[in-house]
Amino acid sequence: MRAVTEQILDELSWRGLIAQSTDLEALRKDLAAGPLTLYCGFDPTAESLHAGNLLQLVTLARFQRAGHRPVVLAGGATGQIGDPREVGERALVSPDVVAARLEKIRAQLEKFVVFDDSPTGAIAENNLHWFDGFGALEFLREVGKHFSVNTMLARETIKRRLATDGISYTEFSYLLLQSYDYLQLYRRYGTKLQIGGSDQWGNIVGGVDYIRRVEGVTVHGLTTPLVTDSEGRKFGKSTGGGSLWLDPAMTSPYAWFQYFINVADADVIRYLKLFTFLPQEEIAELERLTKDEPFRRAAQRRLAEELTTLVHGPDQTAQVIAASQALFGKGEFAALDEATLDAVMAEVPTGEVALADDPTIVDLLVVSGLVDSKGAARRTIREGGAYVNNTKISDEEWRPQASDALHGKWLIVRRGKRNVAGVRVLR
RNA sequence: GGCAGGUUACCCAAGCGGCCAAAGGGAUCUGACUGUAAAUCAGACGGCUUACGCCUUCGGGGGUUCGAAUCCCUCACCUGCCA
Repeated sequence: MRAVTEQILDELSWRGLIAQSTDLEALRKDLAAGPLTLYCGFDPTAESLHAGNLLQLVTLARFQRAGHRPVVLAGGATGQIGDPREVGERALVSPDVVAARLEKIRAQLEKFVVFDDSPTGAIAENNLHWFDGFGALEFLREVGKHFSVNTMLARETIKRRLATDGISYTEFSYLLLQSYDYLQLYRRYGTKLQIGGSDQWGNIVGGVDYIRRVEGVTVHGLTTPLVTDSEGRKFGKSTGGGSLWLDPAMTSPYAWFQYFINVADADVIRYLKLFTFLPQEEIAELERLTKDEPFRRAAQRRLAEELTTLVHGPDQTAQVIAASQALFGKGEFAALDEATLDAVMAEVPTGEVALADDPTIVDLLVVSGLVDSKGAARRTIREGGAYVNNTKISDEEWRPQASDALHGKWLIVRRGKRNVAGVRVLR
């Protein structure tokens, strides 16, 4: 048991999950001493968490599996202030909106760790809990007094802001709020480790120093690396540029699955280590398969399956796998039985047309959402990237007939190699 | 507060009265090659239109002109120098 609890650091290390840390050996000792309480905070900056947040949630889960106790902290208060970015002051978001967002992401936050009565049972907190009603005078005396502006000014983000857009006092204060969070969690639950992305390093160290000053105790901090793909792009940005959201209403499980099935060979093994719970030997085997028979995309498939199951559950995963197989497998669309076809269409974006309106391929592409305009649709056709039911359409005037509709109701429209949508035929 | 410079399409960035829907690069998209990969090569890349063409866009507003992203006035914001 004891061995397990401290080996978590070795596991994080081989997975490539440790970017920066305070004293690792001291942390190792505390971990060995028994269940350690650790936390990570999440500000409600949108209506859903995104793929980037996943790394932190999964890391909390790894600690829990290793016999420690995770605290998931929702930033009901900090979300109203805004962590300073490299460039540009954030617009203030009203408390109502922050509360509404928090309501939406709460389920996502609480989904990756296990809440039970055991010593490792997770805890959910909200920093509004201690900031609500915390007076300005009290804040300045209890918190502000322990922070040196000189030190704060030396931080990279702050320096950059001072050199460019400037920064408001409000955002400048963010560090103090996050540091106070750590203190509160230390006092309430004995929390002795905070984890976060490497961009959180300054905030985490701020809390560690603060706790040392007021409590005379050394607590720990650990950050995960910023995940980028082999092109240097931030992980979790879909190819279109939008984020990959955890909320299935914002990013469909099918789109989520497709993102991971398309991950480049150069990235896939690293992602498996970072985001999945697969053991070392299994990942090594997938690495060998990627090298020896890359065309089978075994690692990509496994990554997509694991992450879709993690976020959307096994049932959804089975459905998107079936849908992906139907759309990208060798089989003829016409051979799909009605139930399968309906299930596939439920996963992909869809639109609808009435044959009475005499729609052309251009209309199909537009209505399916595969292109933004008729001009773009014509372009796609000219470029040879338009397909209906797996048949290339090169005539802009092509019109679907009633007989083209699969099971009398669906046309499968495709743009390029992998953008598929369904169009329901009304008559 | 004074002086100087800046604000261009998703991002960076040219343009400095008509030849500007606006150079170039990046991003993105499509095609070829492959493996629903990468690299490479080619093409596309404001909207409507089969097309001639039409419409909207160069920080906001208002002018000058046959004609403005380009000139003038004004407002906003940013940068630098000086107080």
